[in-house]
Amino acid sequence: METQSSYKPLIVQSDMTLLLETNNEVYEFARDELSAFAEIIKSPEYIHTYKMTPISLWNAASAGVKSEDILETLEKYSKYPISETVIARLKQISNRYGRVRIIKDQDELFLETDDEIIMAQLSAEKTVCKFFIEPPQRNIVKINSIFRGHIKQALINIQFPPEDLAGYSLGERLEFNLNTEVFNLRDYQLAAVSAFRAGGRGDHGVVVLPCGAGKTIVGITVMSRLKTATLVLTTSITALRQWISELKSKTNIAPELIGEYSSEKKEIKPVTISTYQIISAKNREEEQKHFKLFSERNWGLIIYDEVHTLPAPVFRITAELQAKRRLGLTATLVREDGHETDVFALIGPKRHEMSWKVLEGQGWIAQAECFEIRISMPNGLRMPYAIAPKREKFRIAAENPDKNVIVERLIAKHHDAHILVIGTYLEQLQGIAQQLGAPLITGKTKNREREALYGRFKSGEVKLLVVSKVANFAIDLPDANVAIEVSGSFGSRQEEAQRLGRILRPKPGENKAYFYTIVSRDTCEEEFSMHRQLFLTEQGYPYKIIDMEV
DNA sequence: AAACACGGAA
DNA sequence: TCAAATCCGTGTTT
Repeated sequence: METQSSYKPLIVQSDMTLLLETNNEVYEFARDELSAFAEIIKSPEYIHTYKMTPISLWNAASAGVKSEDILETLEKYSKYPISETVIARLKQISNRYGRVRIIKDQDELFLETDDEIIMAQLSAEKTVCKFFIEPPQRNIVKINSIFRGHIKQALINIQFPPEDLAGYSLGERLEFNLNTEVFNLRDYQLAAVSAFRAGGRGDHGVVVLPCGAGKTIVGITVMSRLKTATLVLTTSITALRQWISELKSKTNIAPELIGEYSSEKKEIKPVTISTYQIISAKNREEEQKHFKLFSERNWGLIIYDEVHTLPAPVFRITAELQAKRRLGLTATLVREDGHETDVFALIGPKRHEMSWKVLEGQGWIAQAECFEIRISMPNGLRMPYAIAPKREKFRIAAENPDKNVIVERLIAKHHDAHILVIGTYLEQLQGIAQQLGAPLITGKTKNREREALYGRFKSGEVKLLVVSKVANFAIDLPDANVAIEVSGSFGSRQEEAQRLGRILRPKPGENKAYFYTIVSRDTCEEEFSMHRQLFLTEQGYPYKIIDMEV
């Protein structure tokens, strides 16, 4: 006999992991509610694993989600009673957020707690109390404003994430307006802007939006609300140019007030766009040279584009820029290097997140179906694969020549579509391009030729394009509705996000997109496919595995 | 000046 | 771990 509770999809374990059954009526609701305070760790077919981490719980806390709310959600979906350990840990971690606050009084910074005992605890921590200027008075202590970022990192390390209420330097005034006649702000973009402002407690933090959902628009709208000199940091020249062109078309800022600080130009204007690379100085000399970018103007806002890719040197600079408003934009908060706590400490908490699935439902991005196609290794390659050293195995599996046959089949199936074939290994891609009679774009392809090919693809003259890793970065890569991945690399979730984003822009007519990835069965490629699957599940995409024979 | 080629970095 | 791509700076050619 089944009891009522067996219909519930969730198991809450005492190590703070959550096991969620996908074959359940309320799975989707549970997934959406869990994502507010837990991170997904694993996502095979039937049971997905989430974890409540300090960062995920503090992000929730900063958004006003209380531990009682979380507990209520867990109880609603959990098969079994929640253990006392979990309840205690949940409360302990979640309630830590904001117990310590950074406040400002007449240009002096203070660390304030509501409890003398906490203050005593902080005073005993060397990593924290070294930033105290004076001995603490009951529950308040003066701190050095230069170390505002460093003290936040130190506090987070001892599990006391502070709420930063010290405010910001106003920054130089920049009068301008949005050209509202050229575009409409979508509801979720407006929601993101409001959440970032967070009624005076905000103006620092991260907005998570999928590729193609208009992150730039959110940034520009925040700028228009604050009307202050702004520095935008981007990952690539292409992104930099994109920002400039969006600023020119969507605002009435005079073009001569918009500057580019890159290898080519060294302009510093009231709105300046730069790259992370140029400020990630390698030596003292260069550091001095580019430091004027930060000191020459009184910036009121710094925007970090693709905040999940911030290189370490930028964290260092950001730690010293805590008196500036900071907006981080990203499609995924996950970092491969585990620097999430630095993002939390130095940029700020997650203020707004919109899942791909929801945007898809509203028609802002295309509906996507994802397939993983598994094929065998050809007999002739089994032995070489088996005896190859570990490092070569991946390449042998990735370059499985039988993949080409599958590519041809898929192309035949989608004969009217705009198709991108994406891969990592140049030799393999050359082979495929030749076999299909399709043009190939790699890093070596001259910019002119690239643009010409993109143009012909956009116009529909060319319907099939083979591309290497250039696809990960190029923003000007044209729209396609079918993508076939023949070799991924190292299972980076970010990379997957970029690639999928390529094909997710809304399409006229059917508004559907297909993403295929071809994997050699029983090889190390399968491991990497787990990562990919994880990412797609995180975003709410169904992922179908298909076994095929050549 | 702009366009390109090359080596280093991460 | 892997491969391949990027950007930056410098130097050379158009």
